[in-house]
Amino acid sequence: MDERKKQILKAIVDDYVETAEPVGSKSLVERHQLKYSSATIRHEMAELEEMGYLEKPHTSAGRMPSDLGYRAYVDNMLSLPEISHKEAEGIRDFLLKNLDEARELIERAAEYLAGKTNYLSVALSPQYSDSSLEQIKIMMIEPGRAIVVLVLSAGVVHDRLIRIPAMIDEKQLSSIGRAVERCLAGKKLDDITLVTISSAAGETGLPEALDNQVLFEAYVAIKQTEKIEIFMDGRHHLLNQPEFRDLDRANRFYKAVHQEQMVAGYMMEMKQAQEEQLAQGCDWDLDCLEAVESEEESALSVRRTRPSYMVRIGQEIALEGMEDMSFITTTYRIGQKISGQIGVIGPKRMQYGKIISQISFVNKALMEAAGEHYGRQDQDSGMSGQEEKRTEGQS
Amino acid sequence: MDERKKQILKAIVDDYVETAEPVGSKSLVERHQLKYSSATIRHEMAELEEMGYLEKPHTSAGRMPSDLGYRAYVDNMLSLPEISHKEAEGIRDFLLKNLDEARELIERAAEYLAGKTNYLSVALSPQYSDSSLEQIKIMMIEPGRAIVVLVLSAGVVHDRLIRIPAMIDEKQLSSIGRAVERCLAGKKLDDITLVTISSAAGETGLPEALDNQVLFEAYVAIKQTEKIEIFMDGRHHLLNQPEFRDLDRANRFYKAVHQEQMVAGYMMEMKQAQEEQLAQGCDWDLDCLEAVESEEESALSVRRTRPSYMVRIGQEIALEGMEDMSFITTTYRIGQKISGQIGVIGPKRMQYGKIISQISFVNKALMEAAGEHYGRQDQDSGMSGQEEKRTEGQS
DNA sequence: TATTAGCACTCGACGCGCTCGAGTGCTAAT
DNA sequence: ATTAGCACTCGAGCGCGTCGAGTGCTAATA
Repeated sequence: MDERKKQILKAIVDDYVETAEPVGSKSLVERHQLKYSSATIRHEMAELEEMGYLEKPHTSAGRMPSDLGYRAYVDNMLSLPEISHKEAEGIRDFLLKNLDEARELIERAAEYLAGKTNYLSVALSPQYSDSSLEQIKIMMIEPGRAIVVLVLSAGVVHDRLIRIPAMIDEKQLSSIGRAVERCLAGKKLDDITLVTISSAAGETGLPEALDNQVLFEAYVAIKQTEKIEIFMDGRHHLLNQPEFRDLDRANRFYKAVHQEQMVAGYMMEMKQAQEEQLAQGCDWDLDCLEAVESEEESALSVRRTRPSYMVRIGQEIALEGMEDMSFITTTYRIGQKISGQIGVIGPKRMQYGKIISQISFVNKALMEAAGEHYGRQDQDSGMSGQEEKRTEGQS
Repeated sequence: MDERKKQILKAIVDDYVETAEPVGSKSLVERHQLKYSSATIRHEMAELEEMGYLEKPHTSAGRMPSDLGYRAYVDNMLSLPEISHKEAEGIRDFLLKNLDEARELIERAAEYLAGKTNYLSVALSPQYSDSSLEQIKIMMIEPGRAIVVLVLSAGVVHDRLIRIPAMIDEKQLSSIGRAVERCLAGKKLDDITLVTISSAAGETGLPEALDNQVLFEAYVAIKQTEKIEIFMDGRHHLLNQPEFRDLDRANRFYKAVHQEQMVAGYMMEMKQAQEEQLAQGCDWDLDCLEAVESEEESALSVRRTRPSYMVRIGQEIALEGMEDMSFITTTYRIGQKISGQIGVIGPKRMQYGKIISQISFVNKALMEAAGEHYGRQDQDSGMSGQEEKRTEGQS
């Protein structure tokens, strides 16, 4: 694809993104002060169409980008605007002000992203499978009930209420607790199984069946930690999109969005795909090989750093009902082992550059904030003393 | 309003609810085998319109119910269908199967309700302000961090991670913990203030400033407990409603729904209103005085039991963007002191009888399930032995 | 007096044909 | 290789007539 075609394709995408109307050769020349006549542009457009980058809704209409066109745009002609300093200030406050629980942090990141982009934001809670268990404490609440507190590497704390046999007393419980800790401490969550944990039985002098009941509950508590939550915000924004004038479409889409587990699964798949790409050390535009046949200008590609986001466009999204959308995600990390996903779903006709900038930015801010909140000294956190500011107002 | 008018109004509401089209005199006679001619019905309809129960979209169109019409329908001509036994079985399972945290219970109730009604369901987490603190434990996690575990009356457990001065050791911490418990145990959450709690300072031998820092965090943890969460499900169902053919309407509505705090606040207001009504011991149709002028047939009213649900119709809903909807809520209770709200938002053109039945039913099931889950022996719970069934499957 | 048959009238929905204009592709000239 | 010119396409928008389900009113009837 020669330079002029690129320029034209970019112009078409830009216009179409803005107006949501098929763009014609004449208006394109006008709006972009191209130094060719509309007839020439028409020629080029016809070729771009043949190559698969453009589509026409009907014979005498203007062109709009195809999935492949968007793909090429995203891979080759993206410009990522800088985020202003003012905004950078704002988000930090937004994320950390009056922050209570860790889960709220990711929730807020999603909220912020939805507000900024005016699209639907989606975030997955951190995935802990790779991190290891540092402490486990079991504490009696009253006969028959106890609370399990887990401390993971990177200082993340989880807990869960469990039922225990009523005849177990506080002493016995804490001795089970110590036994469990001894046998599991340092293990990766993934590696903890019912078998591993049951080797901690037999310390209380109680029948093993009772021990095992507690151990089982502790096990469930640990596994519970690996459960992934999904947060969404900004569903309502998409209703404003002209593509959703068509209510059937909107319906299908929102039904898809309602399948939260599906969406979460798909996001993890995207993460996976991203990691594989990274592992292969391949060129950053691997996933658009079809689009870029020419190797000669890869000089330009090489200069760019590998993007840390992942874009799925239209049909590329393997989720029923999302064929008309684009899905951009990025992976956030807390410490070495813990990671999650945050992203945005919007119409294919999306301001990719702006949105990707924002996602990347929110991602960065989220990671910093997590550092401060979960934070420990051994983390990268830039915390200045341990009294973090917290305003007094409570609801 | 005479019997015939009632019958006609009921018929019109029923038809309109079903078809979403203005209903005319002729089709009304046909569909309901009324023993009057369409001319007579037209007469009555004209009068009903004059009285404010009906509206016409334009001169030559059929009638549709006004807010007042719906109000009268709900207050005077509602029939609540029974819930089938099969369904009753299903919901219990749905609520309790693989249940992990308490918050998930209410979430599931909302989910179930949305699925059954095909409307938007809304639920508020339990409000604990009236319940009292039974235990409070502070447990060290690592230097600088601790976890506060609160046990409320009715056996509800909450906890929260806090930061503490790094120089406080385990012993000192638990002595602060005991002091706090001594000074707060049995107190109503509402009555606990920073002043109350700070009287527990000075037991560790540490400078009071350090004590106070921990106490403040404990205080925040307690207040945190009173925070109300809101759960919604089934937003997408409403897009299917013909009233949302009009995208502007849909937009305004979904924007309103997005203001979750507003919705939550309004639900609490509805709860308040309901309780006041109850307290006054007034007739159940107090809130529709305008609609019912005649006193003579109040015999019928008296025979009915006071409804435990609250219905707000159209303009009655004081939330910007919800003027075209109806909002039905009911209050669930856990133990004596703890209560929350669960309800449904749908179009005014709603199958009131069916929906109210379902809400009441889900409410009942939710209360039973809560009894079992939070449950204690001193509660009403019907638990048979303490091993509740829990399937092994974990994600 | 309450009910009804009859009738003129209203108004939105629908289908038809027309024009308009922004778009196209093709061809021939530069 | 580029462009001016031209015939063609097709959706959007508008006006118009028809159709039918609805109305209100009036006069006749039980």
